[in-house]
Amino acid sequence: MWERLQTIAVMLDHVKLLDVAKAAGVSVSTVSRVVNGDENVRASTRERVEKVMERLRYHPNLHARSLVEGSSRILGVIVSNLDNPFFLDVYRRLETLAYANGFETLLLASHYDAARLREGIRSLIGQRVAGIAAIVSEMQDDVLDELDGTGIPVVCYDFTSQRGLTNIRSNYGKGMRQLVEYLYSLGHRRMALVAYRIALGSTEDRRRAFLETMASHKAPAHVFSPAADGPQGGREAVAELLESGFDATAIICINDVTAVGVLKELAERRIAVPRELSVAGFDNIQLGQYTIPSLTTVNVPRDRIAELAFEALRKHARGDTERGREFVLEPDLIVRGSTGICARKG
Amino acid sequence: MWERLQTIAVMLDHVKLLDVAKAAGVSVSTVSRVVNGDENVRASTRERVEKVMERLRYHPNLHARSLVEGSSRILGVIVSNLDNPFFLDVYRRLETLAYANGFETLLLASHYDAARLREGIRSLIGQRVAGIAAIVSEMQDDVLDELDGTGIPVVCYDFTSQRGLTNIRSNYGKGMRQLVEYLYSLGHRRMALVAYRIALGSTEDRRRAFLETMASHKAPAHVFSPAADGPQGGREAVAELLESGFDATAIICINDVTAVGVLKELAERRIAVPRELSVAGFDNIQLGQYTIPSLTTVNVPRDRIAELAFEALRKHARGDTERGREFVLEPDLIVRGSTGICARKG
DNA sequence: TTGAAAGCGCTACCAC
DNA sequence: GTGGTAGCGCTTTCAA
Repeated sequence: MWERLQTIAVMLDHVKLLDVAKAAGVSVSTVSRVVNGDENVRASTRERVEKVMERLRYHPNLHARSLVEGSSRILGVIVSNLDNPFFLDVYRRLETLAYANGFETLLLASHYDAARLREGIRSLIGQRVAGIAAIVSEMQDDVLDELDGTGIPVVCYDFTSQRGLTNIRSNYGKGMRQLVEYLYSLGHRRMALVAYRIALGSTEDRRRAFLETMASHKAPAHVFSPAADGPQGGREAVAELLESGFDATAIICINDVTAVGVLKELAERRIAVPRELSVAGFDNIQLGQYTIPSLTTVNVPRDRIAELAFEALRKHARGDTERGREFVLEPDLIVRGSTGICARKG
Repeated sequence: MWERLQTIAVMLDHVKLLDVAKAAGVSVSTVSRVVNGDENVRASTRERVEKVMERLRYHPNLHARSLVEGSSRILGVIVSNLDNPFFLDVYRRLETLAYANGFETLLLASHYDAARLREGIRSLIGQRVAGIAAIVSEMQDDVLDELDGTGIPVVCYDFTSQRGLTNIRSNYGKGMRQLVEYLYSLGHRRMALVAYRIALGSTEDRRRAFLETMASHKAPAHVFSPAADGPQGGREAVAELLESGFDATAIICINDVTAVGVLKELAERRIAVPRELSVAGFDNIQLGQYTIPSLTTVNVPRDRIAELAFEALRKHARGDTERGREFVLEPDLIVRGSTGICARKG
């Protein structure tokens, strides 16, 4: 009867170390040793305890463990937007690296919202994560203030702050210049840039480089800013472009997902790419190999970003305090089928 | 001097309730009340405490809190594969719902690996999550054994077990039949199915329905199983198909991402879709609207899956124990431009 | 090789 | 309104 009640209690309330200890006739210390693979346990004892753990379906309470140990083996990753394969790719690589090194990963999406970003950071601090990788476009200095005295290693992407954090960034300007110069060399003189309406630090670089490079050639340039982002934005931008009377011979998209929409809209309007109009993207997402035609783009090395981020976090955690380092990644041009020689004259 | 040491200690070791209490000249109880928005605190006290919390950059230790409360406001979501937009879409919707209801979300990817799935489940149990949504193709009954006496609400996708868990599944067979019948009605008689080599429960349904429906029409059918999945698998399958001599007039892909590769390979080989060959996918991912031509597919209502999952978890958590319910979602055919009347005879 | 006991930081109950 | 204090389940000395 009593035993039965005990069983029920166990069923409801989670088995704990003490329950296992009692059932195995040892102390909690011993069970703890078994759980953590401590050598100093007699083989027979270990075996008995393991049996009981299995029978009782014991699962260590990770909160209790983390509370004692002061931190958890979890890496917090916070990204802006999971719709964009860019962020997803960085995360996936980070997850793989973390897993291979015995860490779990906690993914948060800020949805480009600074308030949610701050909330996310707070939560990660509250969970005493082993490190935070903030791969977001909307970082602000005051959000990082939160992290100040916490001792939690942090690495940012594309955000240079005063406080000397490790930062990884891509030389977007250079990538954009390469792309524009390449198109220029193909004879293109009038180009359009399609950029999502909401300005983010990282897209600003690209926009500026686009305009500057075009200006340096005294070539007419126009920026279209659809209200939507992603492929839908690309579609809208094409409509806008065609109505605008700006007779572009090449369209550069702020990212590849936008280019997908541009290609689609052009196909529907029976405008041949690249014969009548060249199209290029930015990021080099995998999908760019499968668009029709395949997409000329600028490669942003997302695996490398993840690897650098992970390494930086590990070093910080070990106390190899080389704070304030900045890693600059050089993008490179990927020429595929969506761009070609300009068929039209000046 | 001593104060300075204390400051340093605080900087390193994380500020806790007691630190705030001391600095504000109150007890931990009061600080706790402030943190948790308890009404019974004098306004002036509250303000003073809040000031100190801010100054000291206090962040509650969530592990300690969860330890006391017995569980965390975190929903564990475990999916097979983040490469596949299907899973990502379900997760995204789940995350949105969770967030709107004051939950955080913990995402785990099993990578189609049963061992990793089990590990993931263990970790979620260890973290005493408020619920688990297992949206995986590789679930096994013994993995769920782990969850047995834990009292953690669980919901599965596409996995009917003996133990009477809530399960959500899509009537894939019906969707596939609809698709095949539709193509048949267009005059197609010889069809190919492209399915990733590794059989999963959910793809098995589709394969079977494809073969059965074709058989019922006494129509020649062939299944191609590339070694790769995703778009690359689609490309490989087309090559295999063309070499095989099986003269299909329509290709059905096990999912939309595969179809993307099929469309690409056909475009490169100058085979017109749908004039020469019809192509269809399965899932209705967003990208299907942007392929060229846009993709005929079967809609699997991923938002609905997420919503049902979330609701089920909430009900379980509240003890509205309607265990063992199974929700069956009906897919529907989405006809777009990649399929058309069969131009070839017999 | 094993056990006892002191916390980890927090919540919640009970006093005042 | 506020403070004291007993745990939550675990790790980790220190003794035995």
